[in-house]
Amino acid sequence: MQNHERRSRLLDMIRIRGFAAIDELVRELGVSESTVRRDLDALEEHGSARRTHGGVLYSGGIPRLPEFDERQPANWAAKRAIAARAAAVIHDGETVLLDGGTTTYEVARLLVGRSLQIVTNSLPVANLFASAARTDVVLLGGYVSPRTGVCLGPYANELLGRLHVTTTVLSAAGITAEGLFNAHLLLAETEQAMLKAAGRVIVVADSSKVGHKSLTFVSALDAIDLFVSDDGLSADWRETIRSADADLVIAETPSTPAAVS
Amino acid sequence: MQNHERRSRLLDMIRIRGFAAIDELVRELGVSESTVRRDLDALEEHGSARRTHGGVLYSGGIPRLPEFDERQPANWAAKRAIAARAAAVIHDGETVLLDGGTTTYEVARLLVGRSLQIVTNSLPVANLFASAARTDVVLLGGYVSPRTGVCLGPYANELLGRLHVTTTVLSAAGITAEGLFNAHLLLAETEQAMLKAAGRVIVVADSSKVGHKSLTFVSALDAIDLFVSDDGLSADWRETIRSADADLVIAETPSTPAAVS
DNA sequence: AAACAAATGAGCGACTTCAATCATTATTGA
DNA sequence: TCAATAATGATTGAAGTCGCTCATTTGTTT
Repeated sequence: MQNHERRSRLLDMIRIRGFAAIDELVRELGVSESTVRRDLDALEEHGSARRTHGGVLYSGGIPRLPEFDERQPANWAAKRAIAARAAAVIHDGETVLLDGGTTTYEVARLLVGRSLQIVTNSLPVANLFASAARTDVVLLGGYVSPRTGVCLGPYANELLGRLHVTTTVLSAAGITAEGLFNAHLLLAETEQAMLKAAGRVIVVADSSKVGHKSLTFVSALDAIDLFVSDDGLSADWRETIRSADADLVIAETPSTPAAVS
Repeated sequence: MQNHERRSRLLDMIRIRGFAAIDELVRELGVSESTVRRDLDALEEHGSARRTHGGVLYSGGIPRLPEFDERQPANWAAKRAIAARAAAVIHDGETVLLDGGTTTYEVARLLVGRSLQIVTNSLPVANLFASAARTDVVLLGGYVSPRTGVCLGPYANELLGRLHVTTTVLSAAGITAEGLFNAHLLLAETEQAMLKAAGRVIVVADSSKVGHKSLTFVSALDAIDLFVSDDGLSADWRETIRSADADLVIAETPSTPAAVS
């Protein structure tokens, strides 16, 4: 009958629902509104809940990956547009290999609910599909990178070596005439294995990535079957891509409204 | 300047934060409260957001696994108590293999922030540790079971065959004098592999599981080093466990407060 | 048993949020 | 250009929520 037990139940309730209204909690716990309010204050003090007007929000459990929080609004628009075009060329029934990264994550979001087999090394992507009835998910194992939530290492590469997929959707941290570049050393090997496993390779990257190298070389341009980018891509680069025998799809960025002055 | 673009931004904002207050959105979007309210109504209609008093809650993205939503309050208390005792016998610096299941998930929650290496086949468990700086996570790959979010199949087993961990925390759907039982055919093989990989085996199961078989046999009792259960376990069963040469820890269930009449 | 401390529940005024209405401002089509 | 339509922003009364205080209950200590 200590308040401790009640607070545990309370925390469980909001953890499972993600959000709960005060009157809900009052009804289900059978205590007064004042008590619930006091408990909520304590929980907020402790850091495991965040109060809002009219309810509580769980904030303790699922720590968000930093990579997915720092998205620049300017880039979203391009990434979302690119993702839409990339998702459109994937057909039901395919087996799709999805790389980690924010752009591929946007592609994944658009594929939820489709009838597909998904193979991925990205924890956030796997989460998206985890309870989707129409989609089978195969997750590559290995060491989980804390910052981006992707699986790395020899185990992932080895498993990839034994898989074949119809389409791979790859992200890139940099693209030059020499080829694709990635910011993560271990990931480069994994992405090379992804390229080998694929019948068709789609690379998604917004135009800001083009013309810049990154830490490690991944692959030459001729491994790419389809490159999806946004309309910020210059004519020169478009020609470079096409001359590498890759199809090119340009997603139109919705006219970024000038920041409200 | 169409409302569509603004609504995209709005949805992104609430998706990333999980929750946003109305006045926040008004300030950051630079439009009137009325407009935000109308957009929110539309978004709610569409199903990707849920309105609350004072704000919006994102509801589109991360579908919850059914297994983790239907927890009975009665069992929580026991599971939480068991988890606390199990987590207490794990020391910093260990490599811990965590099975899937709700009880092991509770153990995992208590281990977040500890200095450990975690190996798991459970997607929800991996999510817990994904951005914990002090904990390394290794995820077993394979086919992801939609209901429970665990990785199954030959790939997971194979990877397990090459790992060694100091402690394995295993769950069980049933326990009799014959041994441990599990409700999932493919999972049985994976759990057998987990047993082989372990220096020490901890089994966590509330007393309701004891005395019942389940679909498939996993292992005899003598593979268990430590069994953690709650005080609902009868004296007979305690003796049975001890005679199988396993240590026994009984977690005291906080006196379940009689339902408020 | 009495005194004390802690926890709980009810009441109240101040504030916030809500939904609906109406005026104003873009956008579209002829 | 003008009219029609849609989108936006301000206003307002009603309803909901918040934090506070105070009386009551519960549990503990001497």
